[in-house]
Amino acid sequence: MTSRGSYHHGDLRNALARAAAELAATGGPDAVTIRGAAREVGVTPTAAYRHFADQSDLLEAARALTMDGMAAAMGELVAAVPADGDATERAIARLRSTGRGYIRFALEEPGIFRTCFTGQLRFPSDPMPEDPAPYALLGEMLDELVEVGWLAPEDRPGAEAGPWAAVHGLALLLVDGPLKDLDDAEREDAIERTLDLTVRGLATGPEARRAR
Amino acid sequence: MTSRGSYHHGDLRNALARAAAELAATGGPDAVTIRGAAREVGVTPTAAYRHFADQSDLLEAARALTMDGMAAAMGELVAAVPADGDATERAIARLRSTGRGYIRFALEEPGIFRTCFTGQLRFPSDPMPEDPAPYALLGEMLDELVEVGWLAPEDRPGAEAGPWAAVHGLALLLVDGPLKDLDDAEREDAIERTLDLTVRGLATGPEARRAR
DNA sequence: CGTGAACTTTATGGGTGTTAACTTGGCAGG
DNA sequence: CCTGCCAAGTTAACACCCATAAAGTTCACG
Repeated sequence: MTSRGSYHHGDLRNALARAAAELAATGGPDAVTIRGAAREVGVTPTAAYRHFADQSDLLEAARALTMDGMAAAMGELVAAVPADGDATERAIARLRSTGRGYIRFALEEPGIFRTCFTGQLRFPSDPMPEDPAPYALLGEMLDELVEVGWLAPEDRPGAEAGPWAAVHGLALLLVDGPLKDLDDAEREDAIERTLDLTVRGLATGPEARRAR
Repeated sequence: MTSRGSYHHGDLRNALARAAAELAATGGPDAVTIRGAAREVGVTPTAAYRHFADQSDLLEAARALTMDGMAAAMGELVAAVPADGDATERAIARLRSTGRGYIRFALEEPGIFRTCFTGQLRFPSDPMPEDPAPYALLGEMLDELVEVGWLAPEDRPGAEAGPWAAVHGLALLLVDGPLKDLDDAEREDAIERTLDLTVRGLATGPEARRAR
């Protein structure tokens, strides 16, 4: 495999998928085209059809790759959260850091971010993308919040929606939307305040009542 | 003006803008093309260049129109909130209704919604779209929350970001994103829980402390 | 009745997905 | 070691789509 230079590429499928992911990173999902990926790899457009049924198939592959990249980048950010201090504070800090990582990633890699989350998938109902890794990460954070008594256990099921929405929404407002032109200070302020709101919004447990 | 049928259309600019808005409604911003709008109006593509500098100019016009439509639709929804009961409860109900209206509109008119908010505007830094009407509406709701003592006055400045982000984010997750395939019950649940989180997240005032 | 704005035709030059038919060359089996 | 098969590539072409410019035509109005 990977026998570059030869007539038979040997790993074309992966090479095309990686190229597609790069295109997505710089130009968003719309930039993911069969011809573009083929061009990047230095191969004929039609060659791609040996490995992908059609353009949406290629997009799907690119999405999978970019999703992995995003999950990895976020994982690092969350792992970097200091593990000292009071358990409740730490759990909260970890949740905040998860959200911050999500938003920061969106700002640094808007193309990847859009590719991951603005599906706009075509008519054929495609298989629900199992569990986006960031989503799973959020779930863990919420579990921790239940353990330390910040979030009430009975509120745990389905608790992902709110925090996810808040962080996701702010990311998009900042990247693509009306909040795009904020300066650094304003942006940081918006982020921290949104995280404030999120943490406070999750405060339904006994420990939260006590802290108040 | 408006002399239809004649060689000189008389109101081409508006006609094209309306057509562009329709295209945006059904196909999102990507569907807004000079040729498409011209076709719709029954006129030659080049005619459009008498009224719009280029395609992005047309898009801008479409965005303005769709934005107006969105604001109007949301205004109705908010105005329909019952005005009875306790002041605090009413203020909260109005805030929730604003958010619900925003999300509902996004679900009913995804094309318009995307056109309004997923800028992805081109390189030339275009003039910041003053104040999107829904944003202004949110501001009023927050003012009311301060008046009734739910939101602390010192937290009022810049308080828009959080609620807007939450509602905006959920709308996008439901319309375009991974939450697209939820069934009705799940969707409603996600909406209400996100609104719960938002309201609780804003509870920094004296009245909120009392209610707890 | 002439002028000029509003519209037309015509054309250039680019992009895309996708199919059909041909070529190359690695590898398995005689 | 040769040979032939077939997967993995190729060239070529079809059929769309788009933005935009140059030059000609129409007609409303002063």
